Amino acid sequence: MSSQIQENYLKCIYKLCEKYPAGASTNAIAEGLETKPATVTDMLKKLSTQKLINYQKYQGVTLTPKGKKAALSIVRNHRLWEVFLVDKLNFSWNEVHEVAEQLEHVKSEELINRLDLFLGHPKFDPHGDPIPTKNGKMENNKAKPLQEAKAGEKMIVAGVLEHSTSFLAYLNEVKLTLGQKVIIKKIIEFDQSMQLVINKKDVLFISHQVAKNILVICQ
Amino acid sequence: MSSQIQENYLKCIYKLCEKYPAGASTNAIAEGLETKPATVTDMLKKLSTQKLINYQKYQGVTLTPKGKKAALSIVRNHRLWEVFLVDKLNFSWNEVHEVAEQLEHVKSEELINRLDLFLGHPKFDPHGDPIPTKNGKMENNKAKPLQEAKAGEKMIVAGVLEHSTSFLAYLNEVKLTLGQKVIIKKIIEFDQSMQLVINKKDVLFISHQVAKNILVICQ
DNA sequence: ATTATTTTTTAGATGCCTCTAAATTTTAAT
DNA sequence: ATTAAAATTTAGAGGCATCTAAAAAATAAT
Repeated sequence: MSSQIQENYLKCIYKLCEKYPAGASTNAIAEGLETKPATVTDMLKKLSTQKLINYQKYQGVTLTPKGKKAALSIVRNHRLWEVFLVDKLNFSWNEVHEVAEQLEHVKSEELINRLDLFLGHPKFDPHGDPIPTKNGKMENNKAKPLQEAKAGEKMIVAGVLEHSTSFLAYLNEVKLTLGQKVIIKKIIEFDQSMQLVINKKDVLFISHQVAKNILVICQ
Repeated sequence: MSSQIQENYLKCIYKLCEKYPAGASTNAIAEGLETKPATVTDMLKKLSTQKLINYQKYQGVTLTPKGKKAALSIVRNHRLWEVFLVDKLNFSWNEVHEVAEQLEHVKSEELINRLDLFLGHPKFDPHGDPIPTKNGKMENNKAKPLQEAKAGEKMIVAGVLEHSTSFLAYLNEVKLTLGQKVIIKKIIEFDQSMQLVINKKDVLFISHQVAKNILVICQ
């Protein structure tokens, strides 16, 4: 098994490769982990010996299937813990990252599967990032605020950015609940308010303020 | 801040000092942490420099106030996480130790205080061990199975050893809930069944099987 | 009181992750 | 195509926690 530190390297490389599929550079990894390039080089050699990364001197690195699996597992842990912290412990979504950075390294498959069940198998974390499944599958789009959708688009509610009880109660009332299918019918230019269609028939008007705080993914 | 490893030393020393107040021996610590005495000696020096323990060569060690505070904090974390694992994630109480050993080292006061609130400020963990408060105060008796109480004693329900839903439903029905005050009126010698008084008036009969699975502390 | 046994400590070494400083390779600029 | 700049790697060392083997101190046994 990899150490916590190695796991952080894998996670960092994973994220860099999402952005730059050609591979992660030594400097970029060093910056991401707040360490020195020389340190990174040393670690890349170790990860390479363990067949977790594809590494050739002076070339960027990519993850092997084994490394990707490990990285996705950490990402899954991280995002599930974030959901726990926000949904159950009432942290606000911008406070949770640091704590989740620690929790993600707790090693127990049973734990994470039970946590997943306890949380109701969420598909997105509080920042709108998709949560990989046990088998490493993941929605490939980050959820975005509803305000960024365009007229005519069909979306699914995936999360919220505001967690006050009054806001959540409102969403519940108007049936904008997790998984709800929504069609953007019209966007009023004047105040950016939106006219939605829910369940293919019900029409709903929401303010820009509300749209900003709902996360959606493409249907 | 202390590392995870140092925290484990402090926790181990704390537990040994509970048993043997004179101090923990190098060998006992080594056994508790599954390491070698020589390794322990090295670490004792470091902990001593940090004023976490009272250490003199060849003498047993005890915790300084600072060390005790740190140890109690870890114990608090550990036991709260155990409650979480059992109460919320439905682990059985004998499966949780290993996972809690990892979770206890996550550093965030905010996290542990919110967890405590989420769990309803439990006073005992699933094994019946008392949970220290934020300020390091703790019930000084381990909760014991109700079967071990004697006729005439006044006790308070502190936990259970059996977590099946049928058992918990039964306890709920007969009002043997957490914090319930109970007087042991009579113990039937033949089958060890018990006659209890609840709320100073209601009389309740419970089997030995039930009494074995309820944890109580002295009132 | 000596000797034998057990406990504890020191000495010296290893693995992991980190660093700085210097050397090497790649990339960009002229 | 050379040179300058940037990125990357090597070399050598340090901190932390660990180990084995050997020495020293404390405890128990005669």
